[in-house]
Amino acid sequence: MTQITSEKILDVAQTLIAAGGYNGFSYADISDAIGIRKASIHHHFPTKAQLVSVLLQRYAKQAEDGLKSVSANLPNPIDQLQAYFDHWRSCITKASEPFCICAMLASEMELLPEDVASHVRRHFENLGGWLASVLKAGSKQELFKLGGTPENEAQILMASVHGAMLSARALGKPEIFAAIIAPQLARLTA
Amino acid sequence: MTQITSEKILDVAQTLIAAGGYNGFSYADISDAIGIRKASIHHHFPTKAQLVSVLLQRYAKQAEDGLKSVSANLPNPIDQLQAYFDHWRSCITKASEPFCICAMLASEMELLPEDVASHVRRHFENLGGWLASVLKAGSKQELFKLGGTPENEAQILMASVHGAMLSARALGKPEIFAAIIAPQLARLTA
DNA sequence: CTATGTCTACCTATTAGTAGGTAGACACCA
DNA sequence: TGGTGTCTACCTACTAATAGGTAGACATAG
Repeated sequence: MTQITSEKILDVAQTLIAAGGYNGFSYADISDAIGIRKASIHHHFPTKAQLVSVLLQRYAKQAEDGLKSVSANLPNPIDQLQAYFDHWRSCITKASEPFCICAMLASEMELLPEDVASHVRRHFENLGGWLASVLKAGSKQELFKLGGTPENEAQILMASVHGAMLSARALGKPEIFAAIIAPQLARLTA
Repeated sequence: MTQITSEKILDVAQTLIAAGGYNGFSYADISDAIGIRKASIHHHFPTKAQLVSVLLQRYAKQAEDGLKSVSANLPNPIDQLQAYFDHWRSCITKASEPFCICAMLASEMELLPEDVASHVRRHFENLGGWLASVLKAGSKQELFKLGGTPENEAQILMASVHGAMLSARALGKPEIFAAIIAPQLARLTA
């Protein structure tokens, strides 16, 4: 509990967005969650759009750091993909963060403030880029047998991950995430 | 314009949900779209939960009819899958219905009224069941080479479709839907 | 003294939903 | 044929609650 208030606000906002998206939470929800008045939240983040925008900057940095450390610590592209999948499998089965907030926001794309939307778009581009680079490296080492271009295979993997999150949530079965994702890696390494 | 009002309301609601989900539209939005007072919408659908619930019943019936007619008119399981994919590719590229409303609602699952949520869950079950039955039939005819059980492959296909919708929307590139989906069918028929 | 953070108290717009009434179509009965 | 009741569809006008956001007072720490 030594955490500073603005970070607590962002943490709560992230949880709330993962649960219900941009239009699914309010300043009052954050207020209730951390025991601070609505007005105090506005002191830290004047508008909702700014709050979410800052949250997405933090999220992008965390994602970048995470993917970088995966690339750095695991030399094998197979292990790199596995680590990425495992991250989400763990988040989902432990219900700690059952959904990627950028995937949540992507579904609301048409209603989002412009700069929130552009952060979301950038996240999809960055993640797609990282996956493509991992696939390309693994393909060069003949660890992967790609059906198409690395970029196209990356898009397929990313879509599978997001779709698997959705199915797990819709069916109320966290384990379905792994059931959908595991065969993807198996297919690439076959 | 010979359409009756309650159908018009449902049509507009479907479009609005496809755009922004359950919490992304209001009675006022519908009111604006069809030129009728808010109170008149309440006359047809007393509550928002009921409105969406009725919409999902209609949606389920349409989906069932659609899939049944696919099964009836196309004897070949490959063509059946292709027809399903083509349906969404066409909806997305023409921007006529750029997202499955059940996929939209699934992302908001945690905030939905109970009976709306159960309709959504049922849709995922039904669609998964249909895909599994198509895969099973095709597998028996040796048209498909399945990596796992028909049920598991069905889940993978469904997740790919939903994830592909999301990517197309997030990146603002409708054509990415087909780029993700086409290889799925290719893979199964290889 | 000033910067930072929190508070109370407010604002305006919008939310879902309600109360009560009107105009017209239809049926049935005298 | 005309009158009465009922139904559907819509309306104006309202409510309580919630949305995002603001103004200004107060406390406290450097």
